Amino acid sequence: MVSNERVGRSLLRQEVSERIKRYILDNRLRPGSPLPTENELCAALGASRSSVREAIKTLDALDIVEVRHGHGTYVGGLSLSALVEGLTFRGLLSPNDDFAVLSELVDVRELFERGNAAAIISALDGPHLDTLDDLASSMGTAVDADRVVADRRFHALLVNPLGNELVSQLTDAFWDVFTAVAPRLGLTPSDQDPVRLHKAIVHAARAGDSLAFADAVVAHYAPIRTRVAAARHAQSIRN
Amino acid sequence: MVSNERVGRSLLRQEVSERIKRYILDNRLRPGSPLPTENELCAALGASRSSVREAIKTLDALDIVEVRHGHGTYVGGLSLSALVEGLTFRGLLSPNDDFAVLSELVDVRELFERGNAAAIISALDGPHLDTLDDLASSMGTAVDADRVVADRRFHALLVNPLGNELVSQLTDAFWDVFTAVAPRLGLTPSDQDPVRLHKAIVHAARAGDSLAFADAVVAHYAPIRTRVAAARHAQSIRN
DNA sequence: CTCAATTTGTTCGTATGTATG
DNA sequence: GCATACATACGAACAAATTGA
Repeated sequence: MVSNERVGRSLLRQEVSERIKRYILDNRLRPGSPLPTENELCAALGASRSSVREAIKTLDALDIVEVRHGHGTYVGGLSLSALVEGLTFRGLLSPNDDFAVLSELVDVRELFERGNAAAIISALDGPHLDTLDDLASSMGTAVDADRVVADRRFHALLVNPLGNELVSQLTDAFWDVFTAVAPRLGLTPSDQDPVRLHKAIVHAARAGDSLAFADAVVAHYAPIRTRVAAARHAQSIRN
Repeated sequence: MVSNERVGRSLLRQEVSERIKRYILDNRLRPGSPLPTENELCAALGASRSSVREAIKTLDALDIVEVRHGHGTYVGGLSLSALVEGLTFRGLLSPNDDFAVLSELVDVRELFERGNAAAIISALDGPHLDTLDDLASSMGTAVDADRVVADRRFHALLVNPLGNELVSQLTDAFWDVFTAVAPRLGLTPSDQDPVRLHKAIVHAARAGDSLAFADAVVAHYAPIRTRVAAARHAQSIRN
């Protein structure tokens, strides 16, 4: 009696997932907008609660929907949390060469700042530069936890003036993955004169010298790169 | 008998998800390695079938595990498929300014090639350059579908010699998102002399001129940028 | 504050579809 | 064709969280 017109090729929960996405798009919902309850979705889509829930969990993992226990289901924030979780796990799994992912991550993080040198410099204004300088200074006096927070904020503010939301979120995401993976692989933070390395970037930006800016960015990542390479080499010897 | 020491803060399926990830890491499994069956996981983790299945669906969405109907559950390929699906959905949802995501995507795609100009040039060898030339040529004669395939392959091969798996996968991912979102927003491909624009990149690489390479990359994305900007402007007028 | 209503979380039992030998 | 092992799907019941009367 149940409408059984779905062909065998596709899985039901995939269909349900697609239809929930289409529901959001067709109704032009925004992040935070409420979705129908699970039971309403069951009735509307002609699927059991289990299938609807599994579909919702898939969308939840991608931050396309967000589920609040006892409250309801809502359109998600569309963040890059799935990228962070996936890359973090990959970084922890990499066989035989755990540090390859870290090494590649440093390359990409450097690219985002070095490759946008000219655009960043022309977009940075005075107050912004002062904030960056303050953050760099705080890396000398603050305790470890605060220093890490300041570092994350520094690199986020560095690319924010570009006005590219995707670049900003990717910058945060890669920073998050790196700081999540590195310690779990036994890699301690470099902390090699962070104040000077960060201030050099700000100084070059203030001078409007994009070549010096790029050099300062490279210099900033150099000690990190060295530490990763050393750990990588030590591991390759062990194997 | 069941360890019920989980405090209220965490959801059971989250715990199950974490423990499955730890199982993979602790046993040093590789992509493709088989995981215990659902029933075995239920017994091992003291959770019901539904909770285990919902946890697995979460990990499946991140390509951390891969489920084959009637076959079993395996460690996933750890691809960036979740990033592609998430960004694609974001591109289709963006309120009032659908083309902002496309515009940002072009920036990032250009950055990956322009910002790595020097490294790409020094890593490219003769045969590689010949392949790129052939791909560029095929964009003139081939039908639409083949032309798209050639374009994807061209940009993939351009960054591949860097030897950075993450860069290669991100390049593919951003290309996939762009080509998935653009047509659904009514944006037709630019196709403005693709042979010349791509050959110019290869030519600059062959000459070992990283400045010319960067310029050629910018020129390549210029018509795409123009089309996106035009569509964006037209939309802002409508609203 | 307590109670009731709503909604998601979790469990269990059963039946079906799929792949392998 | 058959048997086995596995994931898929359904439905009913109860638990836990949140909100508001």
